[in-house]
Amino acid sequence: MSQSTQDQRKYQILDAALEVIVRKGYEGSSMSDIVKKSKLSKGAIYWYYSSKKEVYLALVNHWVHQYSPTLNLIIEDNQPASVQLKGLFNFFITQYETDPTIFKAIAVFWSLAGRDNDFKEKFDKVYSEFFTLIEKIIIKGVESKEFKNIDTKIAALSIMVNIESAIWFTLFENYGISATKYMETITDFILAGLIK
Amino acid sequence: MSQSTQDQRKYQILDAALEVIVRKGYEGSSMSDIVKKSKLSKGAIYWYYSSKKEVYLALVNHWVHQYSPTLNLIIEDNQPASVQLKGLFNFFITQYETDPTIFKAIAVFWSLAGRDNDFKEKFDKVYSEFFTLIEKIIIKGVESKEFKNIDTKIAALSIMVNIESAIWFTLFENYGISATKYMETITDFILAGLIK
DNA sequence: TAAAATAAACCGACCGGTCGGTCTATTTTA
DNA sequence: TAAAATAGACCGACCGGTCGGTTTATTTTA
Repeated sequence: MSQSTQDQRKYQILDAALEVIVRKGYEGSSMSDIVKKSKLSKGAIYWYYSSKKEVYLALVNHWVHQYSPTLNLIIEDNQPASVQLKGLFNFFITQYETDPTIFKAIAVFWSLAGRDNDFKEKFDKVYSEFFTLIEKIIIKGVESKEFKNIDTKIAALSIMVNIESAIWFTLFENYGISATKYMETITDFILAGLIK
Repeated sequence: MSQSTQDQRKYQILDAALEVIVRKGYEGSSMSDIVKKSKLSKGAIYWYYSSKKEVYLALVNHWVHQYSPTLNLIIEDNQPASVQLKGLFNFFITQYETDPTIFKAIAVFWSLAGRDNDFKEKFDKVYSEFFTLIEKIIIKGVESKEFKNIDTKIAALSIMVNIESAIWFTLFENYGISATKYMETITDFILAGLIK
């Protein structure tokens, strides 16, 4: 079997795993659930992954790899820091509108990271990269005098938190606020606080 | 057995349940875990609660009841809205410093609410009350001309999100930012954006 | 001593993971 | 080049063990 066909099988498994973990949680979901969703057999899944945990750990990478090209594009184009930040927010707003599933999954992995070290380490890596990316943009903005002379770490974390807050809307759509409008307003608010 | 002794037994069970759910998650934890931690028997726990789910649902109320007196105190004293908001933030910063366990539990319930309707409803109620409380403060601030004429719902949600962001620090203490310093800075930042 | 509370033995359902075996495609043999 | 051998991909029945919940027996309380 060719490499790409193998990859496709893996995607088939991971796509199923994503749906399953969102609907049933980590311990609450079984390999049989993934088997059913993926339309493969138990044997097939254990052929590609050695354990339930390995499937879900791979799922974290899976979605990070889906994001990183776009994120890198945002940094690499040579626009003002504020435009880049806005691009970042827009990307996640669009992502949320297209398919909020991943945000739901993040909530699951989140609570998982709190009690399982393997997941914590994986998450740590993913978020520290994301954090560094945001901080880079901010440092650039400060150096070019576009931004005020703020604490870049705190600003970066704050932006990360507010992006992640889209998770809220996967649960509560009913506070009379639309997710998109909220995110847009928050973006402007944060930028207003940053820009000189 | 007297009412208060019964209550104490319930607390004993819920305190154990809190520790257990944080360490093992919802489906990942068993009644036997709670039995062990609480130093009671299975029979005793099923005497007070009819199911595992009911124990954990009660746990949500348990912690809300611990918070609400303080929160009500904050609103009832007749201080400027900005002082009240600051009091709110301080309360949660102190809470986090004293014992971040509850923030970890919130992450678990969070992901649970995404897939279980009973937990979603419970959470919905809790958060909409909290949300209303914050919005009330903001409306007051707007009416007294202390705050700018902003969208009170968006502002309230934003404050709620930023309070909850303390959850981050239960996972990642290592971005070179102290939780307290971060929360204090964010408070000032938000207030600066609100105040005229 | 009746009712309330606790303890512990127990049950059927289900779980993660294993394993013997099948099917198909490619490679080796004669 | 036809037959035999090998290897990779895949299947699903099955196993040991755990789980949530029930039942039954015992102790404590009032």
